[in-house]
Amino acid sequence: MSTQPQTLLPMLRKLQLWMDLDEQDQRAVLTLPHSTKRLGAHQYIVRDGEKPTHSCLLLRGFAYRHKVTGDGGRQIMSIHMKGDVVDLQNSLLRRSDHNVQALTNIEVAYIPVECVRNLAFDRPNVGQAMWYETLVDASIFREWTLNVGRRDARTRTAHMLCEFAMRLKVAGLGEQLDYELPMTQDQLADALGLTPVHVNRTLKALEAAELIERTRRSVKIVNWEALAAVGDFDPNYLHLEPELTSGG
Amino acid sequence: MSTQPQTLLPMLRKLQLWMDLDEQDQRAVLTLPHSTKRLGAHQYIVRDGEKPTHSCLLLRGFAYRHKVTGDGGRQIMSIHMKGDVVDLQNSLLRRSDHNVQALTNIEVAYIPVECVRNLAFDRPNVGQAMWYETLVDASIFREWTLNVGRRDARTRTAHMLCEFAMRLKVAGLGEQLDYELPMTQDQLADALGLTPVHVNRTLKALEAAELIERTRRSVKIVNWEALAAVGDFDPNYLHLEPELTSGG
DNA sequence: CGACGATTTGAAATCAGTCAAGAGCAGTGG
DNA sequence: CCACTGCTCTTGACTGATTTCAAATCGTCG
Repeated sequence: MSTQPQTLLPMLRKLQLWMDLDEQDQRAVLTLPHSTKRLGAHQYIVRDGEKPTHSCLLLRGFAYRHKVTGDGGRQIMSIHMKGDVVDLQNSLLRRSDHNVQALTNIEVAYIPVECVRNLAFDRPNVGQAMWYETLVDASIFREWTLNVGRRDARTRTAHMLCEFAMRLKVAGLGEQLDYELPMTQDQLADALGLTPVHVNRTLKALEAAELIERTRRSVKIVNWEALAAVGDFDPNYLHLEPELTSGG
Repeated sequence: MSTQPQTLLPMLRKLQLWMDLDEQDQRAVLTLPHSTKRLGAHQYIVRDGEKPTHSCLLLRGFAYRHKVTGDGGRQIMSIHMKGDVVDLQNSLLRRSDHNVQALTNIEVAYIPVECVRNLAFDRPNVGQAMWYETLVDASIFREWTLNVGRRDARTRTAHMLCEFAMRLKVAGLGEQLDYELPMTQDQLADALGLTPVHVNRTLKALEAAELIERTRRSVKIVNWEALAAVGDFDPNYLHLEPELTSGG
């Protein structure tokens, strides 16, 4: 357990997206006890059914949440990047109800659940920021449900490419319009509720329509306006405008 | 604004599913200022884009959350019943990102957002119960995403019938195996990400397989085990086992 | 009875899935 | 430097689940 103040900076940054935090609040976040660890791609951070003992802050790389059906179908529910506390969703529950897995090589900080919980209630502004964060996560889940339930393959795929672009930019990773896509087409398919084959064809179609260009693992959005239109993308659900002021 | 102590009892009951609350906590919940109102079916409780000023407790009847795509497709994200605070999800956000609408005639209690927020931080056990509730909501969203993204029409439909059965029982509304389904097939279709026509055929198929019987608006589950198997239904995601003890 | 909304049914169309094989790329080891 | 291996991506032909369109029936309520 270390208390190196700079390690948890990405978490503070993320929380401050939602809420102004005063110096004491900031210190309280940064001095949370934690230990860091590196994990390889595909390793599990949280397993469905396990009891969570730590919350897990993503410091580097990408991770994803998913659930699996009885016959082995996998649905990816969200992608996470630097600064996301990937199991604020799970860690207050007695049993985790889904998996979180490393998408790339990652570095994480484990924080004991108790400390997170205590921080939330000792420092209401921090607590509110964390609550806010879980609400934004839930909002993104809802958008994905809409995406998977009511949009066709082309729209769905374009929508997801737009979301990545915007979230990468907010997290300070790469340009909005030209980015490394950390997922294989298999994983993209599981996020979109499609088959890998169809994802491939759909990406090609978007490319043929001159909305994107791509190489093996990178995407360049050639025409943002058009892609957002095709993808029925309205970023409101990401709740990115500054919202709350300290003191509520 | 009244403070009639019995009105908010369904909310207290629901919160106590998640967390033991002492007498002071209970009193604090029950004495929240509020006003009650009746709404007819189809009326809006919350509209996408509006600023929420009140949280809204459902006292009687059913409501549903939904989002709409640019071309008019509607996806229902969840169904709510007595005791649910239907926009704990929205009310801390600056702008609501989805709609909540009455499914049947309903009765609601409006509670000023500020009072909910203050209660959460003045009484950490209550706050934790409310947080827990939003996490369970999020868990249900994830299961729905899995349902819509990775299960076929038959499985999907059976799954939803099982979920309703179990949640109605927990809310103290009707029997687990024989209940009034408050939704039209159109609404069911929007919840399942299917067309009404296909929902109709799928229900008929489940009936032909002797898993359910149904009349105009009621469902009787003839063979729970079999329906749960067909529906790939595992209730863990509802987090219904008692979980937390006061003092956490 | 008449009207309206919800349910049911059939036939045809289509989007996405399945199956199967080949090509491209990256890493490994000889 | 090249052959080998494994994984991802790509492509084609075929299949099938679900949608679409359209019309008929049923129920309820005034």
